[in-house]
Amino acid sequence: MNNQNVDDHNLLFISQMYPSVYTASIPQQGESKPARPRRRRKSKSVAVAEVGGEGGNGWFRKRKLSDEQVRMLEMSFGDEHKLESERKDRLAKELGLDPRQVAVWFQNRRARWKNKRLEDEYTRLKNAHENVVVEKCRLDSEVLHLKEQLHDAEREIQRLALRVEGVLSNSPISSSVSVEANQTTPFFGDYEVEVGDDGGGYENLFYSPEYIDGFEWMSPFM
DNA sequence: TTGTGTTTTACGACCTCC
DNA sequence: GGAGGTCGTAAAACACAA
Repeated sequence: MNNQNVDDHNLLFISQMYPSVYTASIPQQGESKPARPRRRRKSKSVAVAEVGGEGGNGWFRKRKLSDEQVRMLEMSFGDEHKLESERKDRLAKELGLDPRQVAVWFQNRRARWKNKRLEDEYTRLKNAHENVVVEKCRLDSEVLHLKEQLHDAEREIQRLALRVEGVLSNSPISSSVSVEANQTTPFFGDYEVEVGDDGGGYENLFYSPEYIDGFEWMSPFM
């Protein structure tokens, strides 16, 4: 252990044995309370205080709490985040700290806890947002695909309508039927059309339930 | 060793509640 | 009005890269 460590160890011991001396020895800033100054700027002397009144034997710095003290405080904080004065006094006594130190530790611990909670909440919302963006991309691409399908279908409908128009205007249905009756006619492009001998002709084609299904909107082309 | 960023301890100002 | 809370900050303590 070097000199610095010995010093630190002694200071730690003193500060923990005499917490009231420790806190009381800190000079009070601002002799008289200024009228609502929002912030004060502390000089180093606030945290570096002389021990003992007259001819104090050393300089005394702000000390970290020991691991054991922190462990006990953490346990207590785990039980309850708020600190009633009875519990504060009891903890202070058990840990050899000033009640003010315990209170300050809880204040700071609550602040850290709140920050952590905000951080977690931020992470959660960020992930949720990312998921929503991904889902939006997926839906956008699906919309695009469906639009393409719709466009193709519309073109096919137009093509079919033109064919039907041509057939109806160029040849009387009766003669067409008589000539081509009982033949399988690849008349509608990819769609094979069966023309029966019942005289129904092509005009019946679009009325058959199979063809009408989903194509009700074709009626303007008939 | 030193510069720099982070964490911990402590405090003042202000707010709320009883 | 006092006790105890939050908030914002200072400064010591600490960690760590260069």
